[in-house]
Amino acid sequence: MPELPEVETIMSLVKRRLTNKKIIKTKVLNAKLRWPIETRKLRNLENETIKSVSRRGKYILLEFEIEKAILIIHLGMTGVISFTNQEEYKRHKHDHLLLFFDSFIFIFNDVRKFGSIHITQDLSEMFLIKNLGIEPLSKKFDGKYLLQLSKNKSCSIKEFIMNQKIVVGIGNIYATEALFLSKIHPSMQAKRLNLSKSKSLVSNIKFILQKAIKLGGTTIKDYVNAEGKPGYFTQELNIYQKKNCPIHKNNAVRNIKISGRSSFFCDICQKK
DNA sequence: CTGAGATCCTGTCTGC
DNA sequence: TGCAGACAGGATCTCA
Repeated sequence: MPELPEVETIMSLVKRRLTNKKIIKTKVLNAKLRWPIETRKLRNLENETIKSVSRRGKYILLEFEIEKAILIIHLGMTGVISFTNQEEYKRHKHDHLLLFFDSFIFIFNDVRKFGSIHITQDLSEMFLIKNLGIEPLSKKFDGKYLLQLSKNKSCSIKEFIMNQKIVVGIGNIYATEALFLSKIHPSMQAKRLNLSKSKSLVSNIKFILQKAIKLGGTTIKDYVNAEGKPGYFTQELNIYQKKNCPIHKNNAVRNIKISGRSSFFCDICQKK
């Protein structure tokens, strides 16, 4: 479900709730996620205080006051974080993890189990984190950077910008939208980028992500943030799941599969 | 090394 | 209504 703007939105809410809070108790209801939850490591975090909450790519990071303890949360496609009062908690199907705090409970729910929870001591060596590419909203992410890495890449430009080792946080929706704004065909080979296209793509990615963060992300089906609220970037979508191109209003939006993912584009606007 | 395709899992929607 | 099949904001793994 969640790409960078959704994870950023959720992270901000989690940060507000959990910073400087002490975990009283942990409870794993179902350890079977994309990777199994390491229940024993998790238990070591009981009676420990969360020092800071941040985001790296699509991962939410909770750092603790104790030396080098970091809880990593990935939401996969359908991960949802929510909070409830202790008395009001009613177990829902697919609740996997509960963190008990003084006056509330943190709940991690994930229908499809593509999400995961990890506890690590060394973030820079953690296998899911260490090979991640740069943040798209950082200064380092510019036209030159993207062009440089795209040389010799015969995969499609869409797969390229969704590759978390190149740049993090971009998933199917925002890749689709950014390519539309940049007038680039999603199945164009990455190596066919030139500097002006690369600059345009980078600036559109930044523009879309920033705007989507302001609007709390995009809700297609069931995304809600940690307060149960949807995202409002949905109404800003130009091409994702649309019938017709917003510019060439009589032209039907094409939908092709690129590495198994729906890829929407206008064949007049977007050329290889 | 690359790239294509399968795979993890559940729920919902479409078409026969 | 029933049921098969497609599809969904992700990402890794296997195999050629």
